[in-house]
Amino acid sequence: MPAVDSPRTASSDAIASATQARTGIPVQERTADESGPSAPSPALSRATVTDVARLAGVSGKTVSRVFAGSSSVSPETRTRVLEAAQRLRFRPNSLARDLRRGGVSTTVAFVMGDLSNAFYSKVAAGIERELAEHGLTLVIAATDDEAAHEQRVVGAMLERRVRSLLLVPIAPDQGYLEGERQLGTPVICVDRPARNLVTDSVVFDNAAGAEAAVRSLVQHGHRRVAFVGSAPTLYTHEERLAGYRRALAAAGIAPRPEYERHDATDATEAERATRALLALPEPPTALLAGNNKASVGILAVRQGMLQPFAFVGFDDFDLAATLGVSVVAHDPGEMGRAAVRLALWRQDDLVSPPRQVVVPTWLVQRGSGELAP
Amino acid sequence: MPAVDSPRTASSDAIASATQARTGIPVQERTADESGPSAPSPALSRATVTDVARLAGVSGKTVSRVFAGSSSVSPETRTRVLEAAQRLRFRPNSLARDLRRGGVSTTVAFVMGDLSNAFYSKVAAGIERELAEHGLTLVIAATDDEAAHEQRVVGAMLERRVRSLLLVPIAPDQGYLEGERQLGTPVICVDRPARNLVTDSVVFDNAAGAEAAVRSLVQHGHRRVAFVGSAPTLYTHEERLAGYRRALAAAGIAPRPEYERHDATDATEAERATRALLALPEPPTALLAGNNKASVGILAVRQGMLQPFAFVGFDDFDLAATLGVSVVAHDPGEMGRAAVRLALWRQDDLVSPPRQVVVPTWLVQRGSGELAP
DNA sequence: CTGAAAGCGCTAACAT
DNA sequence: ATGTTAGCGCTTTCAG
Repeated sequence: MPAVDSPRTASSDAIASATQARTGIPVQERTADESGPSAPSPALSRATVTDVARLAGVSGKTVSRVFAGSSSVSPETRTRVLEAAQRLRFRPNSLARDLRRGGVSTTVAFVMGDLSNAFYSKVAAGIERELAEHGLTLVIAATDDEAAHEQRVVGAMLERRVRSLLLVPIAPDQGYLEGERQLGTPVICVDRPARNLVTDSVVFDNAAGAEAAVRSLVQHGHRRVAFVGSAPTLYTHEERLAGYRRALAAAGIAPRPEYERHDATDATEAERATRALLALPEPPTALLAGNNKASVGILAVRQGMLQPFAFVGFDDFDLAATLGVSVVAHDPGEMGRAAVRLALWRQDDLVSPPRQVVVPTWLVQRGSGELAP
Repeated sequence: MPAVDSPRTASSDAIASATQARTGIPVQERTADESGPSAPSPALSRATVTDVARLAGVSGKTVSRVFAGSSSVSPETRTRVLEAAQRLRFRPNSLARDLRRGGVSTTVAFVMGDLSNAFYSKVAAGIERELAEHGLTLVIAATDDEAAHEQRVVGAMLERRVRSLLLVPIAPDQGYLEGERQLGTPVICVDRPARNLVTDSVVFDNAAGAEAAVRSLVQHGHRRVAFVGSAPTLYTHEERLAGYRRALAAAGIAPRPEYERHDATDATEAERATRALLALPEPPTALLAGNNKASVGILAVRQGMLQPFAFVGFDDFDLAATLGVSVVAHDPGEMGRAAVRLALWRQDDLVSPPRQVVVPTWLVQRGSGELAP
């Protein structure tokens, strides 16, 4: 059904062609005909503290003091140094500073699956903000949610001597990080706890969210409630499933294994799982999505139905309000901020027992969410 | 309409309370009762090349060679070094390496508005992937789309001696970066060109996308087509508007200023703008969204209508296919990758004139997009 | 308040 | 194939 119409004609070049190969679409390039100052000039060299010191007629240490904001510099000297620095376009080299200061940089690493996943990028946004408030910089690396990539990617971050490591664990075992902890690099696990490693972590209250959703559905008269989730071994899935079961048990409803789907790993699979549920002899009258991808798949099915089933999503999304979909909401950005706070705290207390911060989830009820059965 | 139901009870602590203050929701914390190896032990010290060299009975330089993958090391020596390194849990310090190698790190900075914006995070995802393929690391900083923040944030990145700077410009003037270019740090502007600075850039073919969309609407019989865009001074908005006008002109349709909205800065404003358009004496029969936030606002209006208007969005979104919405699509990840390729190329050619890579946009037509008027 | 010397951890440039 | 020397740019002693 979707038709593609390419609005442009081609042109060529190594960089553009790479894009073209990837997208299958002609890429053009505009070369500046003539724009003000012409060709860039070759590289000069960067000024160092010594250069500034020489020009200002002081010692290197004094320049250092000025840029460190030390108070023990006379106002005149400070002015002179700053002028010299400006003239030379001096910019302190934080690599050198960090090295001298003991080999720990002012960066914090966040290692997660893939930034194109909205959940991870929202967590990253929270991390970035909280770090910025503390004068720290975020470095990001992706594992592509591949267990086999984790150790290498994490290793690269540790070589950068990051001040702490915020990790969404994906490998079956994080024991390889034990040494780092001992060396004083805080490791904070995000969204799910580590395995074989004693660490602090930040997780959502997944079970409570699922429980609240199911409780609400039951209160609206539903007795046949299904759960559409992803990989059964995934921590979040387990927790949400546990909450779902707990709510049913509390309502005196017997569990039905055929109502629990663990195969909705993406929207397409979720759609398939949903159709399978609806094709059961006794189909569910209400569905709980185990994650946001499942929501998309479920909605794809529900959109076309005359008599739509009740549905609660997990993880809020842009059009949920417009479509009147109830969801278990949470705040990924807050999870990121909490992770940073935990890291900063741990920095100064290497001996306290591990902590797990649980970030709340809550039910957002909307118009057509819990339709009566 | 939305009701909030907090599934959890409280507990307290500095870190958790911060979350609580922010979310207004009680946060709990689980302290590990007893989990395997108990309290973390105090920090030891990190092994250096010298330590490894001593244990392996070689010189520091040899250790360095082994870790640099140099071929001029005998297999036996290499093994001995690697064993010693493993025993000491040695991890090369890339701060020191980068410093020694000339003060340029193996990181690339991406400075954009805000990672919680899906567009930016998708660009970031593309950047991260392309960098990873070249053994480079991504450092990210946000300007919050505040012009006043740009220079400070960029400055912090430059102090890190990033190998190049990928920037979504927001300040009215990037002239302050002229010095960096001369010093050999590639500056690549992303999504919009710089002002007062000669640099390479990557942009979308915004005008062509808008033009194709309007052309399609016109072909479906629409003569009254409106444009719902955001800030009039924004480069992308200008380009898209230009394409919209061009398509109308090509069809011999006179422009109507009242059909051009420049105030849809977010979904709510877009909704308002849409309602205003529909309330005109001669309302448009088709709408083109200028960006993804506008799409959300427009859809909110259209969802409730019996006789929906035709609508083409700008920027594809998760539920577009499900909802049958036509869109001008583009690939933000590809934009990120192109930016990295441009940066790497510029690295080795500081003298070529600036280049602008134009990444394609294309029209994706879906079921209910261009309804007849 | 300021400076001289030493060195963070690593790797170019020479040796050998 | 391996070692020695020196020094990247900065900041920490420790003096003045």
